[in-house]
Amino acid sequence: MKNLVILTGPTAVGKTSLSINLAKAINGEIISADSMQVYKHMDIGTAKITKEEMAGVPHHLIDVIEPSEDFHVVKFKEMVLSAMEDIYSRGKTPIICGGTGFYIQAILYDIQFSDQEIDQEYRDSLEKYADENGNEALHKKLLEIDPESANSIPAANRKRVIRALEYYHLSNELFSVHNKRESQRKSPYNFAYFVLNDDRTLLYNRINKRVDIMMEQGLLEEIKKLQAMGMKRGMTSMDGIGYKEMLSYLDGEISLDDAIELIKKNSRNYAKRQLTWFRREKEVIWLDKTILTDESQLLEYIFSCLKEKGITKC
RNA sequence: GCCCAGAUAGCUCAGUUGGUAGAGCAGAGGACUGAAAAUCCUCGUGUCGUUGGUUCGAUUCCGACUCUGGGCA
Repeated sequence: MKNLVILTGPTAVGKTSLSINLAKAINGEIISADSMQVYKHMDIGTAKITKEEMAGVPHHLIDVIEPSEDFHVVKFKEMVLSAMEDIYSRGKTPIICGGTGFYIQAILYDIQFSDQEIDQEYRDSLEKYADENGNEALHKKLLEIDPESANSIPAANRKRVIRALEYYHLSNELFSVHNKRESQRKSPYNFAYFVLNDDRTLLYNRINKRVDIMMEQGLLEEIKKLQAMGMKRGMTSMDGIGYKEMLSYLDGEISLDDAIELIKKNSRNYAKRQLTWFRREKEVIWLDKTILTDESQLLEYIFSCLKEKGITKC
C-alpha cells in the first residue's frame, strides 16, 4: 500500500505553515485539497499560499483553472490521482493539505463516481419544475423513484434532490444504492489523517482578523479585477466566501461594512461546518493546538504517529 | 443640579391586565458521495439593574439607589 499523509482542519487554523515544515521533514510534496484555491486570479480571498511561503516545496492543484470554468470533485479526483502518480514515481510522499473534507474523502476512499457527464438540461428542467410546483412536488418525484434517498434528503434541499434524480436519470441506478456502496469502501492507502484544531474563540478571532488583513491587502480590488474579466455571481468560483459578499456590495445591495461583517460570519460558520465533517470521519488524528502549543511539539507528535503507521522519514 | 426615557438571552428588542418570559441576529449541534468556501436540518433558563414596600405571590405596581441615553440649567 502506498503512503498518504493528510493534513487538514478548519479555515485559518494554521495548516499552511505546518504543511511546509512537514513536507520538508518527510521529503513530501503538497497537494492542495481546496475547492477555491484551484482558481487562478483568486489569491487574496482564498488566502492562497505565496511562492515565497512555499519555500521550494512543490505544490499541486493550485492555480489550475480559470474562475469561469466549472470545477467539482470528479475533476479534482482526476487531477489529484495524476499528481500522486507523479509524486510516487519520484519516490516522494504526497501530503494532501486543504480544508475541503468532501474532496479529501473522495481521494482517501477512492470513491467511484459515475462516468456520465452532468446533464445540465435535465437539471434545469427539474429546477424549473420546482420553481413552478414547489420543492415538495419535486421531492415527491424522488420519493416515487428512490424512497430511501428521498427520506434522507429534506425537500428544502433542492440541490441534493436534483442530484439524486439526475443520478438515476443518467445511470439507471438508485442514488441511495450508489451512496451506500461507496460509503463502505476501505481506503487503498496506508494513510495518516491529521486534523489541526484550536480553541473555538481563538479560531474565530483569527478568522476575523484575517478578513481585516484581506481588506488591507486589496480584496476589493481583486474582485473588481475579476468582475472586469467577466466574472459574475452564479459562477461556482464567485460563490466563494469573500467573493459573493463583495459582489453583493458592488451591486449596491449592502454596505461595505456589512459585507465585511458577513464575510467574517460566513467564514466562522464555514469553519464550524468543516469541524462537523471531520468529527464524522473515521480514523482521524486530532492535533489540538491548545495542548500542542508550538509547531515543534506538533511536528514531534506527527512524526510519532507516522512512525507508528510505518510512514518514515526519507 | 433638575426633568424625561431606558435598564429583560452574547447583541438589538418584544412581553408578562401581578402567577419567574420570547423573537430576530449572533452562537451551538447535525447531515452531506459529480455545485461542498455549496446546499440543507435541528436547538432559546436568562440573578427580567440593585434594594426596600404593597401582595398569598413582583420581572411586572409604588419608592429609593446605581448606570446609560436625551433635554434644561
